[in-house]
Amino acid sequence: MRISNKCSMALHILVLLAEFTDQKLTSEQIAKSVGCNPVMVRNLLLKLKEAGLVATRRGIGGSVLMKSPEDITIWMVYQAVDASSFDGFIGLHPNPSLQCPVGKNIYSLLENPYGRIKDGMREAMEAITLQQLLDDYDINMSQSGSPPS
Amino acid sequence: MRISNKCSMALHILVLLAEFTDQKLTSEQIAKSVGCNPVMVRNLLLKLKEAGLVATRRGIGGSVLMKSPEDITIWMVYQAVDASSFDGFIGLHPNPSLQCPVGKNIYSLLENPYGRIKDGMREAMEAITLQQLLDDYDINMSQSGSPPS
DNA sequence: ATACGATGTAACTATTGAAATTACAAGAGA
DNA sequence: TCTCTTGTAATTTCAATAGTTACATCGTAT
Repeated sequence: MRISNKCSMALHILVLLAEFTDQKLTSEQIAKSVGCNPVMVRNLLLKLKEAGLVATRRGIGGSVLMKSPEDITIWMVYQAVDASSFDGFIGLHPNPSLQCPVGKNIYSLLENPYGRIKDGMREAMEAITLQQLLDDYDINMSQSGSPPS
Repeated sequence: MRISNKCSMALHILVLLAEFTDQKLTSEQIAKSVGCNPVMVRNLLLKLKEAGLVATRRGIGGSVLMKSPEDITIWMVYQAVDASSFDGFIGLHPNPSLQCPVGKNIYSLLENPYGRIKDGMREAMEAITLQQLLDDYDINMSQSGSPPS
């Protein structure tokens, strides 16, 4: 298993929502900025909504952040949009021999070490907030810019 | 990008080599235990050899560990067999809009946070040795067993 | 009340990357 | 020299991911 582009896309979306609070951003506009399909954006927004990070509006359209950027960690975003990839994001070979004492035990052998690796990763993700990204953004962009295109 | 099965397979191979030092293990036998193709095993052994972790013998066949299990970390193994996946193992969407100020900067925005996540992962990997796996193995397997099948 | 523009959601297709497979050259004994 | 094994490239298969199409549903404005 593995970590897809979804986390990066979701962070991109959240940065957009945080930066352009003054205007309505539709999935179409967001997709332009992210460089992907609007349906993908909608699916991501749905997941973020289920996690309570954003609110979307049917009919009129547009999405808004529902938490302060200091309270949104990368871990929350990742869990929201790609949770299933975490458990087992280090690939396991699927057919170890049950006849071999090593093959029979390899999964349980790797469980603890891999768990520690994932812990290290999770802790790092929990320590980074959306606000930190925004701070970097403000540093990189002294002048304000216009949204998508 | 992502972490393939190679790391798990390579660890499996190293555990085999460490446990069955008394007999010659060919890529064919190892493949039986790992449950994969012998060519894949050879490719992994080649990489492990380049990294100085094992030695292989043409003609006569067989592979042996070249370092003490205490001196082999998961990080070394991972780097040996799947290094290229690490830089960028968190997927990035490939076409952010350069017209949008966020899209234009998203890569540099994510660089630092993602670097910290990878650091967390790398540090955890560096802290786990093959010997620790072997210790777990000995706990799980009080009785000795026979190799592959 | 109805038309319109947006989201919500399923189904399908295309694309990509990993693993398996095939094939064969080359080294090291017996 | 024959045979077994490793070394290595090329090809095929397969699964996962992203993109696409299609359409129902909702809210608002006219």
